[in-house]
Amino acid sequence: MAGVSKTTVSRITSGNFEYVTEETKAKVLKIIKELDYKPNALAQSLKHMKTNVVGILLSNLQNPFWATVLEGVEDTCRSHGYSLIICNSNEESQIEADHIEVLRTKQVDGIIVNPTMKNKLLYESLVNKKYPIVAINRKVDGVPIETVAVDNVKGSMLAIQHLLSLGKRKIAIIIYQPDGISPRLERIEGYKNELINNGVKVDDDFIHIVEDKKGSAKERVRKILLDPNRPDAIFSTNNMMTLEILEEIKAIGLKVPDDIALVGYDETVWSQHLDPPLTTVKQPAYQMGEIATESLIALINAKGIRQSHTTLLEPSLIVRRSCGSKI
Amino acid sequence: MAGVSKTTVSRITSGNFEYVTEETKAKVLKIIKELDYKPNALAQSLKHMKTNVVGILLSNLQNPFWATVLEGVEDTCRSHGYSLIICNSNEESQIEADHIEVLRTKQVDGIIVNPTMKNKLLYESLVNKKYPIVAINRKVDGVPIETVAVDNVKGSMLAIQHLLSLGKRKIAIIIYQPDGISPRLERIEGYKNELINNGVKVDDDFIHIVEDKKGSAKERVRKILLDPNRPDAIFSTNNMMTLEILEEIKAIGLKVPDDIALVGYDETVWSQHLDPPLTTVKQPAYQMGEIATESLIALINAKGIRQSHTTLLEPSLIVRRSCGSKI
DNA sequence: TCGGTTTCAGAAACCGATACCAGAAACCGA
DNA sequence: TCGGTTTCTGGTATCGGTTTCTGAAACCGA
Repeated sequence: MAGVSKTTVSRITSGNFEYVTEETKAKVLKIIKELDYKPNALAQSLKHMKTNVVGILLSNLQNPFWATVLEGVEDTCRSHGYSLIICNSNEESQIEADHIEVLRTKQVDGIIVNPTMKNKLLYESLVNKKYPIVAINRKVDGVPIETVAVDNVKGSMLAIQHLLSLGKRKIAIIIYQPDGISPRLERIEGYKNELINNGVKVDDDFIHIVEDKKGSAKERVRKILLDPNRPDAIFSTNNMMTLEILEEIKAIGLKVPDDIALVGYDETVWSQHLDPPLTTVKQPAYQMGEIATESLIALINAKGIRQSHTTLLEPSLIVRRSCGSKI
Repeated sequence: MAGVSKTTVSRITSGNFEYVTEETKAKVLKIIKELDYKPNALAQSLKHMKTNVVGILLSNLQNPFWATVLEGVEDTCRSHGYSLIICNSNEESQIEADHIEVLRTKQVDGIIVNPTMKNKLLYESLVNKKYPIVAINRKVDGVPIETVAVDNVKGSMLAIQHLLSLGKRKIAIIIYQPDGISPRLERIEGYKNELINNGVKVDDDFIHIVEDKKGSAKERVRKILLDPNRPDAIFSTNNMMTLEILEEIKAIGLKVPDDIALVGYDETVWSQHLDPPLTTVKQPAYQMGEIATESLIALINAKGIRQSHTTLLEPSLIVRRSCGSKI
């Protein structure tokens, strides 16, 4: 159209003005503007073997914890010029594997994954192939994969410590089936640790493992509350679970914190407005997203060759009235 | 590697076994498996002029309303074999325009956008170029763009009707600056409509337009509550805003609903657990995501040539105790 | 046995860019 | 004026696939 070769156009669009006359440059730029011409990123990516796209695999967008993580990831991607493909595994390993395959054929430069833990061989083979991949939130035992997670033993201990300090001794924990998922295992570990550290006997009847699906916590908490040996505190290890528990406590006609104390895991903007305002373990979600993305990009730039490393972030406790604290 | 041409391999990977011996096929499939070979989607897309990727532009991932919309979009994309690139405009027009440009150069097959409304010319030019694009949640006046939205006049009227039925007459509305954004304009319209329909005079002092940023509603609500002519009900037109309002009402020491009634816009899983349980206008968020995606894919399949159409979904009212209803 | 059809497989063009190399024109010093 | 360098531009291969075309071999009926 401008009567020049595509080589010349390429030199101009790529900002490499080396050896191009001002005159030709102006002529071509004018036509570029007229046509609203944009280079095809697909062709560029094919040539450069780089897409500037990363993928993220999450399990639950509804949980504000993940929405916040995602925001950290998105912001960091943007500031580094990456686009983000988001995939929802719904905690199902087959969907996770499918998504990873699609992302790889789409040649994304790297993947951040909240692993379901049921595809360990897959994660391992990716790491071995020097494919940039970062695990977020969950540690994958035995696989040398770059990881960004929060110290869940610590988080759990903070919650239990708080309950103990308020005189609670019959502390129940409700948690989804661990299934090898590190945060869940660690939260149970922290729960036991802190009880033992304080000379309180761990009573297995107070450890409630429920199915990881909507409504299962609600059902279980009903039994817990109607049991003659009712606990004086419940440690709820998940955001969404906490709502079910609250609902059931109210349905039965009990009061938090007078009849039973409650600590939740994951701070949200709603926590302070619940009835009663909820004491929670807060995790640095946005920061986790940021760090995971930075790690991934570093891994991409290192072409996957980099000593794998685990970053462990610190949780904190937000004290409100749901445990009976006078603050 | 298999000693055959790439043509033959292509025939096999694309499932077009026409005129390929069982023998060669088996040989090639074996090697494909050994190498864990996956065709490069970039090259396929370049050839086919189709990426099977769509982009979505949102303004706020933290708001569960959008998280739910996103889930509807993601699920629908997945079931149609599309991947989803997510972009956050943060309600800024320049970022929105930048994202749209990147998405286009990345050759995404179509875009779903919650438009900031400050790039009308851009939306229009895309529609004119037959580029598949769907507006979600907000109507773009004067641009023939495919749109999926909720009836906000109706939503507003439901809320006000409820307050009126409970005897409230001094009803304040707090809303972010409309700036030409249809849901905001419509919510004000619905507010006025319903008051007028019921013979209640519209008092402009009760219409509170605040800046669209964190904390602005909080500041304003303080003034409202301390005013001698304090309203007996507040209609909060945004999820996040509602939390600020609740916080400030409590800070001042007033009670909901005894001292003042409150209706919120957008139902969330938290609404029923707030103190008090919140009456809200519920929007079919997931469905909106689904429909928008279906529309976009239809548009893609029609190569952008299709009569633009607006789908209007129905909101509903979830009655709880925050307005004094005895239910 | 021969011509025609069918079956199989590869060569080449193409998608839209970039990179490398080659060649022409301008420039410059001897 | 001439050879050598510098400046500018284009041709061609390439990324990794798909598609179209072409040709060889096998098959088949007369």
